[in-house]
Amino acid sequence: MSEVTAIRGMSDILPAETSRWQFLERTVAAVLAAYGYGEIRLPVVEKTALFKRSIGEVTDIVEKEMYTFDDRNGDSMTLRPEGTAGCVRAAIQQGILNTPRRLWYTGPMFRYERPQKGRQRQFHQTGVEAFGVATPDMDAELIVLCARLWRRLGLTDCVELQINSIGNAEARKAYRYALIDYLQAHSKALDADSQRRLHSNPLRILDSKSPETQAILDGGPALKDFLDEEASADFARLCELLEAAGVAYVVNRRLVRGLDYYNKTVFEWVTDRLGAQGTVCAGGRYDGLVKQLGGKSTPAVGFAMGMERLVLLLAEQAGVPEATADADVYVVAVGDDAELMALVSTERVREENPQLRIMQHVGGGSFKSQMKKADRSGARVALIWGDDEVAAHAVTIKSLRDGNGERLEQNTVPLTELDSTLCALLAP
RNA sequence: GUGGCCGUAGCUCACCAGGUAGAGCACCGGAUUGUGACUCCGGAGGUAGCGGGUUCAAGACCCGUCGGCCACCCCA
Repeated sequence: MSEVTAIRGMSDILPAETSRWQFLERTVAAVLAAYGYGEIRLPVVEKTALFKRSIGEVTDIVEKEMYTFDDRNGDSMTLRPEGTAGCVRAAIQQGILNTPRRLWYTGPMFRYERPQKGRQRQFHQTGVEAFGVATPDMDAELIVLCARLWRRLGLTDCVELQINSIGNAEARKAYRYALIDYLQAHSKALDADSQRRLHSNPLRILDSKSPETQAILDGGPALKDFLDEEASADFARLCELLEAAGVAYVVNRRLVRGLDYYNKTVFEWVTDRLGAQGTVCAGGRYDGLVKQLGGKSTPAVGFAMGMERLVLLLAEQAGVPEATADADVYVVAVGDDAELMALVSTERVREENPQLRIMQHVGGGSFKSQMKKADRSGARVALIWGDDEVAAHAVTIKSLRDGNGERLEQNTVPLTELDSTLCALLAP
């Protein structure tokens, strides 16, 4: 087969699935609006330097997962692997950080990874960022907002909130040394990946899946003992606020982030129903990033959710979805004159009843075959046009459903009564 | 980047000691001339992901490659 196929890890989303996506997107937008967040729309491509400077040069994302290329001018461009960097860049460039600012965005992100369940090369994230507030009540707002969203989506029972504080840069630096010191003494017992990370990104060893490695960590230094007073106090306050708001959480002292810009609060909503890719939503504070990208020092917190993963969860929750009707009304027309009259009249009906989904059979065919399509469409009513109707200036209206089993009648009514008859039939 | 499983009609899958493919669903047509759902009858649709090798003969065996799924890794 020499047919052209989609790029690996970049999938098509068909109409059968898009209704679920639309439900998710609508709900997300409604909840965010309820908290006063404004939508920002951002480019999919940014200068490569933006991601290197924000995410971190030695992270896996930057080292081996970015779609990077030179444009025709020879400048290095990158398909965004995440949204925060671009959002911060835009906020600085557009000068909108003079006051606390709540923003959200949604769209495709790109990471060159091996595809698996819940992980694709082009995937979709919705991100939420709050700028200009340094206190943990803002962290709490974001988490409470998430909790509301899960309720609205019916996902509360499938997700668990994990939180942690990773402190400021100095604390992490001190801890990193202590951790390396400790782990080097046990390096032979560590799994291969952790040995590698010992030198590249030692904090990532904390969330290693290897039980042996986790056992070794039990005897080592704890990040929480390195936090300064402010970070500890903020974390305690966050816990207090979450409890007051009735949001259940688990403190996971080994929760860390893969991107370098995070500090203090980090959190993750995880599920056990999606296999290995269980993180459905994650984020944290990044107080240093705005300044690092050239703006005025501005505290910030944010998170992003993986839309594919949420759609998968929704699909699990709903089970097998009932086939929904494609249309409310199906228009059958046989013969050139009938086709013409049907087209014109149907347009008029659409004009009067914009909420109705009206599908017109296109492409000819016998009454029988058109009626078959009308049935398959799930429409409740068929409008039928043929030579007889054209001659009589009338239309036949037939009920296809709602009959409690008994055979439903059909009526031929004058064109002038089309609307009223239709409305009566479709009234709830 | 590593590993395991897999790749046959639109979809879900089957068959055969290796001898040039079947089912269900879907699709199209018919069962009295303008009418669907159930039923019956008929039809169309596949050079078995692609390339190479072994063989008289391969979709079936071997190698490579591409793709899918899952896991490692990574992360939303």
